[in-house]
Amino acid sequence: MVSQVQRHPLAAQTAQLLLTRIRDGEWPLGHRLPGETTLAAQLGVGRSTLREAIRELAGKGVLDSRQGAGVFVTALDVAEDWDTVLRRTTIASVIEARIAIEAEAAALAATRRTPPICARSAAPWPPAASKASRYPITWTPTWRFTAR
Amino acid sequence: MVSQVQRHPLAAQTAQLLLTRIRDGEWPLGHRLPGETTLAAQLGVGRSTLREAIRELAGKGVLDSRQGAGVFVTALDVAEDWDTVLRRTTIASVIEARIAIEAEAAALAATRRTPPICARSAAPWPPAASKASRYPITWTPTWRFTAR
DNA sequence: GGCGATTTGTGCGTATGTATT
DNA sequence: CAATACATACGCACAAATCGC
Repeated sequence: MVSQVQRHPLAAQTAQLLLTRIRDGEWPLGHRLPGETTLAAQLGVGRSTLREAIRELAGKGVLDSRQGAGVFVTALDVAEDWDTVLRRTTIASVIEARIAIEAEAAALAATRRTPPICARSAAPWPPAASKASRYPITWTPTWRFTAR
Repeated sequence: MVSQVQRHPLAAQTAQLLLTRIRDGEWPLGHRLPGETTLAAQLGVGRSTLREAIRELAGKGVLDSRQGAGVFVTALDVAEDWDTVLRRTTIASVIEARIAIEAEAAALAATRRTPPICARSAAPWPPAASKASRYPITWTPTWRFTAR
């Protein structure tokens, strides 16, 4: 029916659509996406297809789904952003980044009881880490290297 | 039922297992993998799980599945690209430092409630109710900043 | 601490389009 | 051209984990 050949399967299209929405800020960093059933119905695809799209983005480090909790945004962009960023990075900026990372991660892990001044975004972090976190701590890159 | 599930879901384990097999040369570059049904039965997982694993590897550029034809190997390793990028930038230590700092900061904040550096001031950090650390710090600084 | 609701994880069946033989 | 093999896509059901009350 469609004259143009769509070589990308529906799951890949769904993944790219989700990535676009994430970039647009529809779901902030660390926020939870709607449930799979509702999201699949909203996108007009089946749950299996949506799951494959989520898995594809999870493999790229953008999403992270946990059983019983939901799907969370762990990054706003793919790894390609890293190599463009890393290419401009010098060792000196690493030291500065270390301070930023330490402060940011500490603020996130300390149950956000006292929001630090340096914390830019106050995105809610769902895991809350109250239970014994058998799950590895996932760190959200809310910082960035600034070219000098 | 074989349940060697550690922390990652079965689909992620399947993906890594497939990647290991590909790296071992079981399926050469450009070769076709067995059918989903046979492969799923061979790995002892369902087709949905195998499909999610394939999709995860397809997102990383290792596999490429074409409808009606099969799943083909398009790359031998996904880390190869990362390594080349990092080696070119000569700042591979950034990644290691990021992981190390993340763990260190999270552990410090979760146990000692250490305030972030930027928020340290003359004001006293909540000293009350300093509970005993249920999560002992076992992290040792294995990273270091390497000058080029 | 327990119980129930919600959500993801996993498996299976089936229909359809596509590529190969 | 016909048949077979295969991936694609959808839907359903149950299990496991998590969260809220």
